[in-house]
Amino acid sequence: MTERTQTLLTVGQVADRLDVTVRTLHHYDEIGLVQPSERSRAGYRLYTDGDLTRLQHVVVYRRLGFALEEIALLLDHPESVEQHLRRQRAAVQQRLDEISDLVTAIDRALERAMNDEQATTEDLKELFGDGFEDAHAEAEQRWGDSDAWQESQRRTKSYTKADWAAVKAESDALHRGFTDAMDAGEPPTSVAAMDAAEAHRRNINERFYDCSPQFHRNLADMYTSDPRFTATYDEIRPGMALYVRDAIYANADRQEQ
Amino acid sequence: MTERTQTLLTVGQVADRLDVTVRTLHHYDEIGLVQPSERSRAGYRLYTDGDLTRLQHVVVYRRLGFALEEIALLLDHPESVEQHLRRQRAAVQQRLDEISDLVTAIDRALERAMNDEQATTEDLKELFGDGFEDAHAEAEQRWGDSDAWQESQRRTKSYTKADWAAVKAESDALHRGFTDAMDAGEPPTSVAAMDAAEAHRRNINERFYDCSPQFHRNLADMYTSDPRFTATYDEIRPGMALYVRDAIYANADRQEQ
DNA sequence: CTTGACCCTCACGCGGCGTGAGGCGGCACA
DNA sequence: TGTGCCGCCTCACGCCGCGTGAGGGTCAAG
Repeated sequence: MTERTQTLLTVGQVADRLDVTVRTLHHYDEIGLVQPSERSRAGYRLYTDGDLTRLQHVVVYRRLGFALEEIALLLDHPESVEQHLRRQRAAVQQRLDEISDLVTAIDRALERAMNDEQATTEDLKELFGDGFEDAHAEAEQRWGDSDAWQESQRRTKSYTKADWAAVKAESDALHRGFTDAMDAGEPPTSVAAMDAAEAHRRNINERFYDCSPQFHRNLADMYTSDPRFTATYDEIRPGMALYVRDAIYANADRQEQ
Repeated sequence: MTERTQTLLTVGQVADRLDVTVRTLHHYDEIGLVQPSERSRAGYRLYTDGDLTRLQHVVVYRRLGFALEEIALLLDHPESVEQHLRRQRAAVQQRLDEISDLVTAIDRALERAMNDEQATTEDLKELFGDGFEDAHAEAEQRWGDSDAWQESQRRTKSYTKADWAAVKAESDALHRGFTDAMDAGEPPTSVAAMDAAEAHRRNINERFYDCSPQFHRNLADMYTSDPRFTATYDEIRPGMALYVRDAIYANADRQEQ
C-alpha cells in the first residue's frame, strides 16, 4: 500500500492553527483528551491530521461551553451528540436568561445610582435651610461619641436626595400630628398627642437610630433645654416644644407598661 | 446613651437568611471581605445588623458578577459604584452577546445533527443498491488492514446522507466523463479520457483516502480483474471497465512526468 | 560552534468556594 | 448530672482549566 506522507505538526504549529495555547495542548495530552499520535525521538509531540481533527472538535465543543470531561464522552460516543447538544442548549439558554436578568438588574442599579445619587450638602441646605450645616457640626461635637449618632451617620450616609425629601415630608407630617392635637385642645397626655409622640419615635427608629422610649425622653428634654430646638418648634406653634416634650414623656410612660 | 440590644447571629443563621453557605461566610471572613464584628467566648462568629447589611451588599454584587476583590473596593469606595456598574454592564452585555451567539451556534449544530444525522445502512442501500452491504463486507475482508481502507473508514464514518448523495452524484458525473470520451470515439490515451481518470483520482482523494497515481493503477487493475467491478462498469457501457483501466494507466504515466 | 527559537517536564498559583476530619460548645431531655 | 445531638470551630486538601515560571534539552541557521 501507499506510504501516506502525513504532515506532522509540533505543538507550536498546532497552537497557531487552532488558536489555542501550547499549555492547553499539554493539558489535553495530560488528561488524555487529545494525545498526539506520535513523538519525535527527542520527545516532541507530533500531531497528525487525525489528531488535528479531534482537536478541532474539542475546540468547537469548548466554545459551546462543554466541560472537558463531557467533550471526551462526546468524542467517544458520537451518537449521543444530539442529546448533549439539547441539554447544553437548555443550560446555556438558562445562563442567557440569568445574565439578561443580570443586565436589567444592573440597569436598575444604575438608574438608582444616577437618579438618586448621594445627597450633597447643597441638597440638604435646600431642604432644611441654611442652619443645617452648623447644626450638624454642633451635633457631631455633642453626640459624636454616642452609639446613636454613629448609627445615624452610618445610615444617613447613603441617603439620597429623594430619601431626604421623604424625611422632610415625614417630619412635616409628624409636626402636624402634634399641632393638630394642640389645635384640637387635646392635652399632651391625650391619646392623640401620645400617638403623635409614638409616631415621632418610630420615625427616628426608621430613619436614624434605635430610639427607645427612654431615649426618647432624652430627646424631649433637649427640645426644651436647647433654645434652638425650642425656637424651631415654637416657630411652628408657640408652646409646641413644651407640648412635644410632655407628649413624649406621656407616651414613654405608656409604652413602658 | 442607650445600650443597643443588637441581635447577634451565628454563621448558620446568617447563612439561612442570606441564602449562602457557612463555608462562604468563613471564606469572606478569611479574606477580610466581611468579618463579623464580634466573637463569642467560644470563638463563634457573631454577626451584627451592620455586618448583615454589608453581607447583603456583597451578595448582590456577587449576583451582578463582580469578583470578591472588586466588591471590597466597591464597599470601601461607594462613590465609584456608578463607574463600576457601567463597566460591569458593558462586560456582562458582552458575555450576553457571546452566550447568545453560543445559543445560535448550538442551534446550528443541532440542526446539522438532526438534518444530516449519520447516514444509516438503509440510506446507503437506497443510494447504491442492495449490493452495497455485501460489497462493503467483502472489501473489509480484503483491504481492512490497509492504510487506505482505514483512512477511508475514518473519513466516511462521519458522512451524512447528504454527503453520500453527493458522493453518488460525483460518481455519476465521473462515469459520464468516461462515457462521453468513449462515445466521442476518443481512445483511453486521449486527453479527455486521461482527464476523466484524473478527476476520478482526485475524487477518491477528496472523499476516501490518499490515492496516488501509482495506487490508482492498483484500482484500475481491480476493475478488470474483479468480475463484479467489471460488471458494474460494463453495465454502463460495454467495454468500459477496460477503457477506464487504460485511461487510468495513461493518466498515471502522464502525472508521473 | 554559537545563537536563538522551540520543545520538554515538573510544579506551583488562581478564584471561589466544596468537602471532609477532628474536636469543642450549648442546649434539651433523662 | 450525665448524655446526645446539633452546630460551631480550625486546618487542609480538592476542583477546573489552564497561566506562568524554572531548569534544561533540541534544531536549524549563520
